[in-house]
Amino acid sequence: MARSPVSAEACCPPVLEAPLPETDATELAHVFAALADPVRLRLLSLIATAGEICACDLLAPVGRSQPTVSHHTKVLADAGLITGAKRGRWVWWSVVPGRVAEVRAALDSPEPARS
Amino acid sequence: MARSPVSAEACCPPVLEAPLPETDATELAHVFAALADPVRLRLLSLIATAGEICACDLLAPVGRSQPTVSHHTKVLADAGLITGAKRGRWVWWSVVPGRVAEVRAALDSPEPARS
DNA sequence: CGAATACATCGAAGGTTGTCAATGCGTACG
DNA sequence: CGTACGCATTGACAACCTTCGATGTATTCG
Repeated sequence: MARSPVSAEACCPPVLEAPLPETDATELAHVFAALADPVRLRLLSLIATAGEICACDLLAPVGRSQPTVSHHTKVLADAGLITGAKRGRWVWWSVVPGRVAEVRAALDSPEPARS
Repeated sequence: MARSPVSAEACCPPVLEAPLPETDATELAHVFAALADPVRLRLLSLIATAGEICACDLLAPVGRSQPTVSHHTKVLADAGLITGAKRGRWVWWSVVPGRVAEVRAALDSPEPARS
């Protein structure tokens, strides 16, 4: 599942603190792009809520075909946001909390955001 | 600047806490889509770092044409991430810290993310 | 071994996005 | 008042993305 290490590296210097180098911007943009689709956001939400969930249980909730769901899980996995474990003939997906934290940290404010 | 209130509303129930309704997912996806471009991330970074910055000072750092930069600032503004003030014949852009905080909050973890 | 199941990959169609040149619009300076 | 300037808008094109049906691959069950 999700072999290509497209952008699952360290990525996330705080955007609001200093001008982003082009390389970091491209990296971060990939991660945000993974989050920029309603179906993927709902998949991530389902996986996070379940803790761990079989791919077969993702089709119905989002109302998309099996290839489409497979494509979206791959995008999320390539971004490092989820990881899949193949057990038997099922794949069990779970979120990578550290990765989500990295993305969240990229949006940290240098100031306490008061006024 | 940025007239269309496409998705600058309340948007951001925590993704990882409960299954996202389709409507919220679409809203949130729009905001993440605004962040899913390297040029826009660098613009946001420049604006945040400067506090307030003239649009004319954004062209050179990102190396894009004036219409392209104008397009990107509009996307960021429509997402509610930046706001523009026209003074004289210049437009001064600044970030909307509360909005960035909202997006960050959407990625909050219900658990302290300790493995 | 053979059939069935779960998931991935491929190929194609339709829509969306990033980019720039050309143009429009409002403001300021002489 | 006319000209120059800053920014927005339009139109066009190439690249990319989402989606599905069809097919491939690996695993399990009988």
